[in-house]
Amino acid sequence: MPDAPLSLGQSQRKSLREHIVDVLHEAILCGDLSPGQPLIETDLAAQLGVSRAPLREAIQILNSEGLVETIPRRGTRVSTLERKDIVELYSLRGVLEALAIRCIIDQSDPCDLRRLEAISERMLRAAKRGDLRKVNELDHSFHDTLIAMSGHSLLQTTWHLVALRVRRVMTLRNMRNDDIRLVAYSHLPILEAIRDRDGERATSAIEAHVATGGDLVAEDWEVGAMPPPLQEEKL
Amino acid sequence: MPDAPLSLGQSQRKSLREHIVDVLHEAILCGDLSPGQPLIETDLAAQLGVSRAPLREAIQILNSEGLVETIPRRGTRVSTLERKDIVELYSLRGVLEALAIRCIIDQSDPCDLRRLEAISERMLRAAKRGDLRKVNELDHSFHDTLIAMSGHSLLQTTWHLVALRVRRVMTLRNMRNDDIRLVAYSHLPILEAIRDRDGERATSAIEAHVATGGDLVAEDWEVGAMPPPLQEEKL
DNA sequence: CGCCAGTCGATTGTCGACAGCGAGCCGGCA
DNA sequence: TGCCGGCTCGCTGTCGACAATCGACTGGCG
Repeated sequence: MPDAPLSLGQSQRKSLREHIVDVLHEAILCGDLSPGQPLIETDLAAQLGVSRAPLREAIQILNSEGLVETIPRRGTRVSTLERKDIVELYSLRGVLEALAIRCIIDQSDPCDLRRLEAISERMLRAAKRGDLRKVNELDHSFHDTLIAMSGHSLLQTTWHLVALRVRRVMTLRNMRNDDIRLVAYSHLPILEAIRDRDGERATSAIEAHVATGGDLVAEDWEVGAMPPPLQEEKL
Repeated sequence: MPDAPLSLGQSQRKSLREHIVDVLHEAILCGDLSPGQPLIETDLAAQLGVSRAPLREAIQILNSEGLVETIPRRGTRVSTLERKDIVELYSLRGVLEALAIRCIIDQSDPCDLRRLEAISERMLRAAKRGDLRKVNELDHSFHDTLIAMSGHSLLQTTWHLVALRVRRVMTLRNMRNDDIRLVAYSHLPILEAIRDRDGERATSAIEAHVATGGDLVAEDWEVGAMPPPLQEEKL
């Protein structure tokens, strides 16, 4: 048995369902649950020390988020990530962030870029000392903050789906060290363009940034060809 | 008994959960369940003749789709639609469809526009005879088809969230008769631009089309301020 | 020797029941 | 009279058990 050490650190205010969602998020994003791995409700519930009812509700959520795939009456498995998915992910990400930037620029009040600038600076420092983990974390913060600053709540909802996948991709790939410098530095033109309220330039900057990241990832993506030992379903 | 006409037309191959999702979709999109209306699990389950387990799973899905909102330990209600939501919806819709069109144009094989053209033609005819319902239906088909033709599966997933909201908005608004002609005709430039593989023009065309629709809707949107406690059906 | 049918185990789908939180009501007290 | 506290009840959150279904295994038959 693969026997993943999944456990529920309990805090009273969250429902079990929410806890389970958190735990499964963590497990899938960190790779503790690998792509294609089947989720057996009975086993999982036992491991987590809960009944199947809240677990199944959590699985519905994960399903809506696209992190797992369910075949009716057959079971649920962690969704796989093919090269095509990476390309799609980054293309969608590009237009979403571009929209966010346009929203930010269009805001009447001069937007407060200090948070973004602070994140960017810390990211540069982390990149210089080769702290890959920190760069990734700050990278996520940067883009999450960007989306949040747009004030576009539906965009934020949609971004959630994308961010989950991006995080997954990030942990599944191996990044070279010169890559992270490239990534860290490529945030600067974005900031600058927003500061100048130049929508055209900001959009190209974010698209370029995302495309760069996407290419870096898709470049050596072979892990995606995880053994899909279960056959395709008929309808 | 309040006797809401929610019922499960049963077909063996779908799970109860899926049926419930369908029924609730229908009810919310058609306005049978109005914005702000609370969903009492016990009552709903009784009305549908099912237990609360699959109902709760269905509610998780509706929640992920943003059609209902749940406050922990307090309950679930049909989500409301403010004017801000409309604006956000149509801005997101614009960039998603623009992305779809770019994907279609970038496809190596000359894409088959006949389906779109057929839909567009039927829509024009329906508009001329003032068949509002048919125009709406064909309008949805047009845009769904557009997204599907992009071959971008993540975009399709994301579109689902948007399409649900668009459908909701459509049934909640009253459209004037000259509006539908405007809508029907504004599909033509899009088709033409795709045919010419002119990404720039196609993008502006779809953005303009969506913006037009969004403006028409947002224009006289006061319904959004639905009185929350409209129905108090206590048993 | 290979194919088809029957059976069995594993896993999902569904149900009814219980526990516990939260809101509103009622009564006591200042 | 107005505020505070306990009580009650409706509703959600959770559980364990049962039913239904699918895949694999096995054994018989052509």
